[in-house]
Amino acid sequence: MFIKKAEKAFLKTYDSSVFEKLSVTTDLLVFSISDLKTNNYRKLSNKVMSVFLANRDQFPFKDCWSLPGGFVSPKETLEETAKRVLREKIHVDDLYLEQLYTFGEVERDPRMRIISVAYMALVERSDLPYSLQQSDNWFNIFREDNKIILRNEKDSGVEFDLNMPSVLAFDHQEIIKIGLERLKNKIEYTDLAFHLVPNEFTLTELQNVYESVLGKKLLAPAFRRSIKSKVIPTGNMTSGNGHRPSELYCYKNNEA
Amino acid sequence: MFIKKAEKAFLKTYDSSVFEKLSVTTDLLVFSISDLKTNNYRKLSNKVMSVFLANRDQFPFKDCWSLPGGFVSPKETLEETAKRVLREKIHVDDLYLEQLYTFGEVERDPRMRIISVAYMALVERSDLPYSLQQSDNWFNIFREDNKIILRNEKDSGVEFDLNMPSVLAFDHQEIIKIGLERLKNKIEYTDLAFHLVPNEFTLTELQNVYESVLGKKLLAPAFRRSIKSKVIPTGNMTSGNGHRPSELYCYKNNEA
DNA sequence: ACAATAGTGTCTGTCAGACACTATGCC
DNA sequence: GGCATAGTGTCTGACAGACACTATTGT
Repeated sequence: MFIKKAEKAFLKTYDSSVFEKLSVTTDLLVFSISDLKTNNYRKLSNKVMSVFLANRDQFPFKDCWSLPGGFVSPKETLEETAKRVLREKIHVDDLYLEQLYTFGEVERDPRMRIISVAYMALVERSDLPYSLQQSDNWFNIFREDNKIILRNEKDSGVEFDLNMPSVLAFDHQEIIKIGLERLKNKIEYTDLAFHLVPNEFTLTELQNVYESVLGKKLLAPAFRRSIKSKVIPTGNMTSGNGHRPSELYCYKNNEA
Repeated sequence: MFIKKAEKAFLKTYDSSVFEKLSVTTDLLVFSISDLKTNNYRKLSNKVMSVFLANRDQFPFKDCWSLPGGFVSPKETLEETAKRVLREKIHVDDLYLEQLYTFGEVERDPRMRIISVAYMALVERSDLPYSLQQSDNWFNIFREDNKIILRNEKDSGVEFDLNMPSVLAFDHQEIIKIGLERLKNKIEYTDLAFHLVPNEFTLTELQNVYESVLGKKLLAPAFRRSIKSKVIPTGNMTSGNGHRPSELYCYKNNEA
């Protein structure tokens, strides 16, 4: 107990400025799935991954697209900051959220030294307020060869090749690349895909989500076999699609 | 170009203290494999994972065991800080190093708000200076049931159950747990195990490393099949072990 | 009728788990 | 000799890739 007392005394007089402090921010990588409508009444819509970007209205990188983010305040955990940014900028609560990686290059921000802790969030589009579903902040993600192309969902003229240097603000294109990789890896051995579909979904929709995250086609019988243990049939059917109806399933949470 | 000029002007007058800054540290989780000698001359030594802990000589948590760490200085990247800590505290350079996770609970340090970016490093024991091979900083890691026990290699009386609250300084036992999980996952789909063995090793040694990381026994034929493509036989053999000699292999880097 | 998707059956090759077996050096 | 390990052969069952096939709707 002598130690405890001495420690208290130590803490009382501790000068927290011995080591220089740094600015810390949280950047948010919000992914969702977009429906790309087709003009053939029979065809299903294509599903594409998309990421939410904010157009910066102030320096630095004014008018550039960037990930939404915010400074970590001294009284907030990192995750609280991430959730606050989601609330303030995307007006949404209770998303799937995971810490992605921490970026600490010395010159990554021209203003000053800033450490950024990146978080990745997944949303089902229809869970968002209507204005955000329709906003021009969503960029569809296309992969051709080794390229990664971001194309604005509302204005297909606004397009970025993530392999080109500095098309987004700060090191945010690097963060997006790392997030895509993380998602690609984790979707195979976790149930993370279910955060990207509505409560009820067809197995083909779910398969399309896997395909757009993995960037490759899957075979339906194999996919159905592998996913069977994770879903429950609801008995409800789709209709009005110009082809055979399909059954709707929901996620079977194996924890419960 | 007008923007560029305006941005320069903005940066010149930017006040970096608008948002309150925080202290940032890097903590290092250094894992290696220990040989537990047996008293039977025929038997091979058991291999156990171990972690390097430092005994704190100052407040807070004076006399507690903790992960080695250091403050991130404004001119250093996070990885540079991690490498500096390795040099200063473990006197070693050029280890396998990867960022693990960033810890940002508000009260994790009693002095003040500190964000800690944890890095995980892997060492082969014989690559260390002799004094560090023999130091009393290594704790062997034993898993029984769901317990995780750390036992000091030099003094088996010093033992901690990581599931008990606050047996190590700060949130360092949480960091160790997360690191063990990461290692367990990554050893299956990466070549990370080779950082824990000498340049030349027998397949049984390698298998023991996998077993102690995974915490379970493997079948030799299956292990050999799965590892075959990653190693090259050197032609050298072990001897003097009281049983059949075994061939030494080295890592086959598939990049080159 | 037919386009498009839903959904199932089944063959095949690969590969991990399992176990048996042989080989070898040191006391 | 016999202990302890090294190293291989092979059977089996699970399962992914592949493909063929049937079923069902809206126009």
